[in-house]
Amino acid sequence: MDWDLQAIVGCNKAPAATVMDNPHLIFSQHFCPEEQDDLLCNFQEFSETTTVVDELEELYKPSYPRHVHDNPLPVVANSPPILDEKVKELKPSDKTASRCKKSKKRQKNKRVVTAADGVSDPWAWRKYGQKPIKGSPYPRSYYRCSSSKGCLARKHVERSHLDPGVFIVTYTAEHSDPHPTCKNSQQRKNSSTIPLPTTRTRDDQHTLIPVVAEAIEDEHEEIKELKKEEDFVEGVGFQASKLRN
DNA sequence: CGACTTTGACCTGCGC
DNA sequence: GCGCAGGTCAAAGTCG
Repeated sequence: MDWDLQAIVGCNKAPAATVMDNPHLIFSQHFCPEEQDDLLCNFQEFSETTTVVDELEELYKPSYPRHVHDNPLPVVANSPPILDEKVKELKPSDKTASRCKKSKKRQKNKRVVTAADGVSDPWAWRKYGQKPIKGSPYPRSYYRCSSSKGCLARKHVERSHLDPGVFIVTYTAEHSDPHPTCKNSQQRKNSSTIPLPTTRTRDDQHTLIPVVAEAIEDEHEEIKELKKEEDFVEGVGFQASKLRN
């Protein structure tokens, strides 16, 4: 199956409004009809229980240390605005202190949705490492396929420093097992099994960063176009209601 | 108890 | 040869 770049940017970007708003449309664009039912089934379960993007936001915080308690509004070079917002939200107060303790405890007991799950595909992935990457405030996580023994497939997941809402997934080597069914993936208790489209490279050790940056630019253009259209529609609607009155 | 994550240590390739 | 950066290993801890 060919995964197009539009898919990864569109579906892994926060907020993933398009897929949330209309999963039928998105799945029909990227999957064959027989797969769509399974996907929609998984999606419904997923959308009720998980906010994957939020989980990813949490997982892929900048790896640089940030002393929230020492400095009310820490400033880190290249820190994306979205994270500064998060830091503001995390700013401690007397009222929230006890709540923080509770949530910390809950977080400890909670099995996190892994990046492999969040930027997910139907295979089971096992994390085997994480590394800070030079030039990027976000660490890169390393996963190997655990769907079958001896499968050599691996993937790296990292957050784009150009657009923190984008998660770059790089696949290495091929799966030894055929495309697993949703049933198989549902056997994993703690995984969100929605197989959102992710990018895949056939070439080993192929990085996607420049391509993704280009895609982000394209998407910004697209957003501008959509905004124009939206303004136009709003204008028409306004004039129509004016006429009605 | 098995499957999983975390994380420091280790290995390897590359540029100087 | 040395240092750096990226990739992997493996022990320890967590979770259901």
